[in-house]
Amino acid sequence: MKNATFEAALSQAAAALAGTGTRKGERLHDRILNKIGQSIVSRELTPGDQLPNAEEWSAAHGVSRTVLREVIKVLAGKGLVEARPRTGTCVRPRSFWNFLDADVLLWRYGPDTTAEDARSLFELRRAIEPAAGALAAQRATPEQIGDMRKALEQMRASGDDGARFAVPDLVFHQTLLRMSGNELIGSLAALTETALLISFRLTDDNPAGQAHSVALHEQVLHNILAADPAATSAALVVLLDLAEEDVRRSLEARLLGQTVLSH
Amino acid sequence: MKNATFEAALSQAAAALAGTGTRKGERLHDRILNKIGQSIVSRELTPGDQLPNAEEWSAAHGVSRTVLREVIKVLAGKGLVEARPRTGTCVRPRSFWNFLDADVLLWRYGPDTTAEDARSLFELRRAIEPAAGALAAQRATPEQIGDMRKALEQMRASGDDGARFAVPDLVFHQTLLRMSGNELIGSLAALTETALLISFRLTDDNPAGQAHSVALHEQVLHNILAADPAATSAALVVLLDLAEEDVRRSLEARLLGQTVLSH
DNA sequence: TTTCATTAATCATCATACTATTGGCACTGC
DNA sequence: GCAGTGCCAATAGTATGATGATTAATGAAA
Repeated sequence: MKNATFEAALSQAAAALAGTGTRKGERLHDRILNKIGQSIVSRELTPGDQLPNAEEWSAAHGVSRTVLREVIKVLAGKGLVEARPRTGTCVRPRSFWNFLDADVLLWRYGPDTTAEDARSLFELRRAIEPAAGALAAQRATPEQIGDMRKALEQMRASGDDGARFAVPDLVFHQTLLRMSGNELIGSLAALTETALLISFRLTDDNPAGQAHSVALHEQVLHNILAADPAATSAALVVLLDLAEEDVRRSLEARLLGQTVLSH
Repeated sequence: MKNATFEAALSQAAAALAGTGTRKGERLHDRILNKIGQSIVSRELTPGDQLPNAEEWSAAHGVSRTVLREVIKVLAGKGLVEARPRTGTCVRPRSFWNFLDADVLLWRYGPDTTAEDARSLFELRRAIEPAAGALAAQRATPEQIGDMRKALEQMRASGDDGARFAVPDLVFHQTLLRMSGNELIGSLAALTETALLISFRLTDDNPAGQAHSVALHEQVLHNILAADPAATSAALVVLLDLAEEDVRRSLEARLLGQTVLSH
């Protein structure tokens, strides 16, 4: 039971990385939630205008009002919609949406990703992870260090198999966030997960080789063990630069491929 | 209608700063949501153990099962609980909670705040706001600059009236986040709001004088106008250091006051 | 034109019935 | 004694009809 959190994180990661496929036991509620959530985030439903009234809308989706109401309440909790009597339910302006919510992130960065999207993810990661690393160098617990070590081992063992590499990579970064000892920072795990999900999807058909990446990750742990905040931050900046560059290259390659194909 | 977003932000800010008081038209749903959310976050209900079944529990709160179910679904959407047939509903481990959600933040940092709590808020702000400032120096739109200017004017006009100062202060920082042109960063507005709410509550009975603070804020805008990312970041670091120092001092003073009183 | 009561549309809430899922238990067969 | 199997009951999930509360829009009256 020592590494229960580690195993939980891994299984969670695996499930997330498995893709959008229907998770076992996906309830009706979740199906509709994802459906409507996605249609809002993907701009099918634009902010400002009313949604159909609950009666018709639930019928349109083939579910009861109960289910639809619960979905609307959850969406309201994430800032996407607002329901008022007489006026009906409407989509709120984008600035109210909680993009850091795991579901919203998935809807936003789900199907296909542009270079612009990737940029915004990395801008935030570049602000967070170096700061988290600096705190980690001062606060990491032995258990967390064990978790990170294990993740590194699995990364090494993965060779150039992108699919095997992805999960321990994610665990590494999530462990880093937890090491900061700051729950608020820990809640940004979903962000990292989304970024890695995108990286994984893109580099899947365009493997870049992870040997260099592993060395950089090892450098991070090394600096944490040395309790050197500045060096840990610096190592993470280098790591993120590389990761973003990889994603950028993959996006270009993919775009080029499409252009070639369309000729 | 030019500054619609600005006015919206201000009214929103005012409502938030007005305190926890019953907002007009607070629905039953919200009352129960806050009640249960708070009792989870404040550790009255500890992670792992089951919640009463929906039937009894709704009766205990004097509401129908429908309302309670909607509340549970929303809490599940924020990562606080998980519901499964047969097993019932249970509180999830803290690491799953989305602390960056506006409601969760309010529950977490609501009633009274320790120095530890304030620290975690400022750790994250210190990672985010300088980064946002650097981006703002490259991307701020004329309209956003106008908003920030207006906020500064109101701050100047407030003198040492803490209550009048708070709202434009909040608007200033939220505008800064929006200037980054990154929606993910914009979603951290709730974080800033919570931090300022705490500052406001503490410094209310221990006014520190805001003249110096205004000068620092002006410096930030000056650097944004000069399109100087590094200088903007640096100015924000100074600003945050001062703000955190103020909070720390206020907490100490308050603690000391209590000690004296208890004699 | 302004004011203000009326109205109708919509969400909010409740109560109840039925379905689906699943952990645990008893029973079976070896 | 043990493993496997199938049934049972507790619980959340879903559906539906009725009623209350809120408020934008309407239109009559001042």
